[in-house]
Amino acid sequence: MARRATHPASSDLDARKATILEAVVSEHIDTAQPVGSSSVASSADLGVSSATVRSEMVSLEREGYLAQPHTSAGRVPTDKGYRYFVDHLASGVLGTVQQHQLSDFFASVRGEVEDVLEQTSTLLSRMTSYTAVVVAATHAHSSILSAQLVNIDARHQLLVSVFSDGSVVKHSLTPPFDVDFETCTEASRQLNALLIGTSLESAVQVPSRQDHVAVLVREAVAALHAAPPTADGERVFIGGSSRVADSFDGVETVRKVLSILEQELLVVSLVQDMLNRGLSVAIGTENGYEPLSACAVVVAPVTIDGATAGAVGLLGPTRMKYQEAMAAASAVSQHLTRHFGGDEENANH
Amino acid sequence: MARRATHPASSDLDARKATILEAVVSEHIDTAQPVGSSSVASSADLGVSSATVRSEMVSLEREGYLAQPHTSAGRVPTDKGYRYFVDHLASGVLGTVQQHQLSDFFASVRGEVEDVLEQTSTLLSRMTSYTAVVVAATHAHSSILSAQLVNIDARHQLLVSVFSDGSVVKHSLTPPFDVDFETCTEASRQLNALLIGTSLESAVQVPSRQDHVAVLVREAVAALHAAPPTADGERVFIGGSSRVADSFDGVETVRKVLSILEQELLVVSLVQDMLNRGLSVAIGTENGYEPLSACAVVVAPVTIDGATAGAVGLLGPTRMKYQEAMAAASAVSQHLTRHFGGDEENANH
DNA sequence: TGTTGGCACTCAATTCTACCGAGTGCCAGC
DNA sequence: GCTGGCACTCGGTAGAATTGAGTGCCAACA
Repeated sequence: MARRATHPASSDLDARKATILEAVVSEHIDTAQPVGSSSVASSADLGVSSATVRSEMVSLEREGYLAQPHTSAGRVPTDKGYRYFVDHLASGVLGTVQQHQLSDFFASVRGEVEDVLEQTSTLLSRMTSYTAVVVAATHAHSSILSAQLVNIDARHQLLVSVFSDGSVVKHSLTPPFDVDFETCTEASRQLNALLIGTSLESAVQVPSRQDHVAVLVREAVAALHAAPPTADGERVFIGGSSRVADSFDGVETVRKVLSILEQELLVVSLVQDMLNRGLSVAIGTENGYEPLSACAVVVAPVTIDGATAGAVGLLGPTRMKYQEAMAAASAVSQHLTRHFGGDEENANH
Repeated sequence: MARRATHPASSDLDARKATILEAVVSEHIDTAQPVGSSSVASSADLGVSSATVRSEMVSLEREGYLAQPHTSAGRVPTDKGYRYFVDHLASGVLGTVQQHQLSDFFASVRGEVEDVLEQTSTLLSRMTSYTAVVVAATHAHSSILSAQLVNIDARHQLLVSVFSDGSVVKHSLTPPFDVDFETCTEASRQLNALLIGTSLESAVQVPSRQDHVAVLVREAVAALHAAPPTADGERVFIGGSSRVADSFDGVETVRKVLSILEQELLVVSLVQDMLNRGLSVAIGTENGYEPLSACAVVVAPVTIDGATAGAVGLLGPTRMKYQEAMAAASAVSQHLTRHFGGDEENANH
């Protein structure tokens, strides 16, 4: 990875090749058709003929940026070609119409966090015409503000826990004995004393006695600390899954992508994996899921108090409009960050 | 609607026509191809020639049960044809494999109601290879077991209500003043006194004072009684939406159906509408939603203590396997009914 | 050495033709 | 009322011919 000279290092291209590659990619994104040398020669205004472009394309193909569906067709970008494209992309700006759409939305939106995120995913999808994903991170680090045990009936109790991030989680308990009102109230009192201020990560000193109250308390703490309580740890909101049908032509591809989207845990780990790897765009096989090899995914993190609190993402075909998608995703993530991070200032507007 | 004689009333068919119609429908369900007179003549063992079948088919077409894609093609059932078919259907029985699958599932399933219903929808979809819908009815009639106000911070309070059906609902409050711990606790105490035992339908006598506690209490009650609190009133679980891609050929149809499924409120009202009309099957336009005119929907109610507590449904193409679908839906609905209705007996197993 | 116009070549897509065959409608005869 | 027979229709398929976009290569040129 030393000099960059006449023979460019494999990860870099000379100016003309770069221009040609970009022209091919953007035209193919527009038209979904293979791109020929002549249309590149005329659209990109490097003053060369199609023959020259042609020979450059041959070398771009040799280096793996382009591919030919068949001889005597134009070129199509490979995943590597798209990768180069997005890495050298002037980060686009959101259209003013969409900026207003966003501002209006966040200015007027009301209700619970879940509703806001749900609606956000729908909005983002409508703005981009891709499938949108909004992930709200786990509350593992949040502390518990309240833990209450409610007696549904003698054999069923419900532990309702409220976290400092405003999330509420319930856990059913079915102890092997009947529970009367007093026992439940006492257990609830003890749970409150035990749990308030702790987080899910901190260990809790449970009573070791064998009386009903103690058993209840132990069961409750165990349920709370058990792995995914209800699948509420990470919450996913998927908007515009019907867009998948437009984005891909093969029925089989559509089915595969949809069935991935159904598995929300998988979507979460995909997004989180990208954030961990510091990727904001995953193209084709980069995302690591074979059924999504025809897809590109764009993500942008949402941070609250400096910590990652979630993410927004967009899923489309590899020939997606990256500028627009990235601009939209990052704009939405910023709005979300502001919306949930700086409530105080916002309230004064 | 009087005699049924040589000229059958339009809603009824003579035995031979019925046999022919059934043969056409079931073959078309199997093959997805237009059905010709000769294959009917041989499959259905009425001892007549294809010519006779042909003339009967002409009259079935005139009466609207069959249609021809074009001259010199076989016949395809119309919605009316399918309707006759399901109305005169021997109610199928579930295969023993699937019966076991179901029993095993419900014997081993654990966790919160939401998780069970979610998994049920996935199972039902896998069993039938159609898209499954599970609707859990509103808790409007349930009484409130607990209402607690939790102080997130000075400007944010969370009302957490627990209902007798085990559901938990949260409402954010943002009063126009800072709230300290004592005020919140006192408001919470009053809310408990006020709300416990009431249902969402019953009116509540709120305090008319102007102090902070009273204002908080009023806000909380108002939030609780406001129309759809979080969209948690009816809960919908959709399993196997990717099956839509297999069920229909036109991309456009797939998109339309998916985008209906995205609007969960719409799905709820569709199912509820069918239950109200006493329909267990809606074919084509019968469901009332134009984008779903290529679909058939099968529903079965889930009852607890005699009242409708929800429903399960299946959505497929109009040429869906009605017997299987109806058998699966009703079997699942019965399992759910038993699972949530008669917990006590089940626990003794 | 890089660029270019020219030219032969390739190959998917389109069009046209012919033809097959499944299926129909009709009808005369049983 | 049923049937076998027959002419007819028309979508689907197969093959051949044609088109045209686009390529690779090369000799000539600056």
